[in-house]
Amino acid sequence: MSDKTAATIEPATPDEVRLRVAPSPTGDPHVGTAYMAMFDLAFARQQGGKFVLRIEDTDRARFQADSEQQIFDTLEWLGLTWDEGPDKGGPYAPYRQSERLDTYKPYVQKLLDEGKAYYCYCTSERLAEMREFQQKQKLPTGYDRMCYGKTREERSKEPGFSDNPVVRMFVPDDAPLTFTDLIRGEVKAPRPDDQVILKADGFPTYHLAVVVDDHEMAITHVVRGEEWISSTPKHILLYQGLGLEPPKFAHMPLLRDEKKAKISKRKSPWARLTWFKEQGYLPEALLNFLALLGYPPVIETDGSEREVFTFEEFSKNFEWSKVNTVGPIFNLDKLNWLNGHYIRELPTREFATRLLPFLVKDGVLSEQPSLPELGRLNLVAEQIQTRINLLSEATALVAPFFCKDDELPIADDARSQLKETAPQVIDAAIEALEPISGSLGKPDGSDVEWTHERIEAALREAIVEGLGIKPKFAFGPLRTAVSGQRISPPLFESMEILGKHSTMERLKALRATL
RNA sequence: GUCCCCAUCGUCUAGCGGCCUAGGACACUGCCCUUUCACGGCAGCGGCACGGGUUCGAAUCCCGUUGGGGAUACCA
Repeated sequence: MSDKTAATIEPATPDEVRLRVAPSPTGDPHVGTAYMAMFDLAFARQQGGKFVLRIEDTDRARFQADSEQQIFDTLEWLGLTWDEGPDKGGPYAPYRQSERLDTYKPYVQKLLDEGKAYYCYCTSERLAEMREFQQKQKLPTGYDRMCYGKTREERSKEPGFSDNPVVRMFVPDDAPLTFTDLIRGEVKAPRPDDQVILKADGFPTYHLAVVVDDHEMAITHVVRGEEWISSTPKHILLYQGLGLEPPKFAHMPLLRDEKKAKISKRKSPWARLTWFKEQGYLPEALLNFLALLGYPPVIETDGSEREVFTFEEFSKNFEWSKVNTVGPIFNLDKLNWLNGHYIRELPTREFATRLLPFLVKDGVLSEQPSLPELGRLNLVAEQIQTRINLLSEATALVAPFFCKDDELPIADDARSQLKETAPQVIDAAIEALEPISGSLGKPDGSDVEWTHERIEAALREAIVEGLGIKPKFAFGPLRTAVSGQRISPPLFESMEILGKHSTMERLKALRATL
């Protein structure tokens, strides 16, 4: 491909829809990248086309080596899998711009030869001064074409000369300033100035690289953020200058923070894709939430709306014209609710499995939990499934079940809420539970006495009815003793899971401190 | 400064000239359920930025104002 000359470049004639996401490896992957990728993929899948991942690493100053791997990991985590990319290869390899440097040369040469681009020797200092002057004079900013039509020799006699030229595109007076957007319809865009297309370091700028690569990779639909609207005329001009057919454009609204500004990694932690994984968000919940930002809910046949839907459903009915043009504010409340919703929908075993990495990280379980530990985790998981919105919230609720009885911490707020009847209540509980056998029963599971039903019945009889204490105060002290916390999973089920021995130990332990 | 994009409850949105005294979801408030916390159920709060047109009729179409955002780089 790199030996192709500009003269032989043919307009792409794709027989399938091809979309790409083209992030820059400049740090933690941005949530906007996932947002774009999701819409790309939805449309590509619907049309039976291809989804391509391309790495735009032409900015050598901001390049970060580990960023590319993070892009792979996070997109994969979200299930936004690509058909072609740097790691997978494909018919249009290579998929890193830094590896395509030779590709751009003939294109630049063609533009230069045809007078559609020219060398510019201006120093950045001169350009800065020029821009400042233009702003002060209330003029539109843009390159003043000082170098246009001059030879190196001629230009070198003027001030602000640099020996290391860049290449600028020449924007004719009749450059088209409108284009059709898949989402917005006819869009007007600003008149471009003579943009740099080849930098002094020999790397193309984004504007040249994106046009050349999208063409060479036969991209049919360019989906990108609204921030690119103002650059689109430059790109269209480049396509025209090169004699290429431009792709279709879809400019997505920008995700915004609570201050309505474009969401940035600097100001919002959740601009970082890895943050969601760390916090215990489910990828399916994040995807659903992202889809809801700027796209209507599913409309059922009876006309009602449904906001919870799968990526497949989203993809199946996707239409560009339905994408909202308003930049949505990224509001965590709804995502948290959605995440809780997805957690509750999970089969309990699956839920427990997803909990595992968080419990290991928080030191509740070891890297290699035993079979009994995993069995207990399943039982506990069932009890906490409606009680958390984030996987990371499980630790506090699960920890007491994997704690040695004599090491159970009693939280201050749990202890301080104990009433003066607490010793009496605990004594009664110990007495009522003692006769219930802690035996595991027969191998088939029958004849087990230590069940939450039996436990509840015995405790109610002894404390609520026997001592005439209201349930709220009757069970509070027991909860504190068993979990060490003011808030816990259901008490009787917790006792059942802990078993008789642990339950009794914990009751006695707290009683001893009163 | 210049140019471009956008404008329905606090937030995400439905609405594409009459079905709107504007519907849903999240959040918030209250009630019910209840051994705590949740889940679940019920109810409530809350919006068409403003001003002109067009029209028999405007949240919906047009213009202006205001407001917000973005672009103005040898960053993407």
